Amino acid sequence: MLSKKTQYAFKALMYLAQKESEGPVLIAEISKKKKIPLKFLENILLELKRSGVLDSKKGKGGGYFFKETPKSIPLAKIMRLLDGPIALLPCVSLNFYQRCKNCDEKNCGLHETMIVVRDATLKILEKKTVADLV
Amino acid sequence: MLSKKTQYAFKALMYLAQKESEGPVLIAEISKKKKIPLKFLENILLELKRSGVLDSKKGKGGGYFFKETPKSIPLAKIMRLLDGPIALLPCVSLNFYQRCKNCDEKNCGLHETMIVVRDATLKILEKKTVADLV
DNA sequence: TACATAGTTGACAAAAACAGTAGATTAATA
DNA sequence: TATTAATCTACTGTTTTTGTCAACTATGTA
Repeated sequence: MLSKKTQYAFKALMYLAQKESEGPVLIAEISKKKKIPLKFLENILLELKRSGVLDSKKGKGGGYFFKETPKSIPLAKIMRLLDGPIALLPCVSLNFYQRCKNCDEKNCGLHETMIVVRDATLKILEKKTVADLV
Repeated sequence: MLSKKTQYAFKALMYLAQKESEGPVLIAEISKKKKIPLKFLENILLELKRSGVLDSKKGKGGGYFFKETPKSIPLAKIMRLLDGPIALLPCVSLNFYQRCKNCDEKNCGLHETMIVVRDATLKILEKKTVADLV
């Protein structure tokens, strides 16, 4: 399951994508409209800014907006950013790989299966972007 | 990611499946061969017994063994038993469904996408069984 | 019957992750 | 310069995960 953090992030990004043409959007507005705890949302948006997905402007007329276009942000990217690996096992993760201690990957049936699951999942999550959510 | 619990469970089940013809297998043996903390493994096997996957025999010559044949145990079943939902969102889970508070499922792009992911995942995990792991 | 073997049970606890909070600070702009 | 709004650090409480302990119960065999 996705963490609340990632779930909130998706909701916020959907809202931002809807309002994209209207300039910067206030954290408080997103928080209110999407029922996301304000301070928690701050942390989330900050993380998305640090990683180059969003950008923000301070002061009057400020708020958050997309740095890259929503079309170029696959869902998988957001999930990895906030939740870490998408794969079900560390030994099967592309971006967070860790070897299995006590198992020979080449002869591990679980390993094989989890690769199939990973690929099926990524095929969808790498293709769908934030823009597809609205 | 799967929890350690589920990862250990799969390792233990793989071992049991290999030794299936040799009668009951000791917890201690599985623990040693698969490097799983003994007491943790006890809990896991007990859970699998309670839910009818495994059975055990006490006393000399005792140990754990399959109650159902490994062929009839989909990986999805084990994962749901020990980790809960397989779906990435509660509003998309077949077995642990919970409605989204603040969103109309019919018009939610995220919802749609996550259903596609869920179906792709389940297609694999419902088909592959413990017997396929060995 | 007695003993050794082996699983059962429930309570407990350390560590990590998750969810959320508080408050002071910094920056933009009118 | 006053106001608005984002930034940052640090902290807190809860839950989940991971793992441990000790006493108990059931079984097979000598």
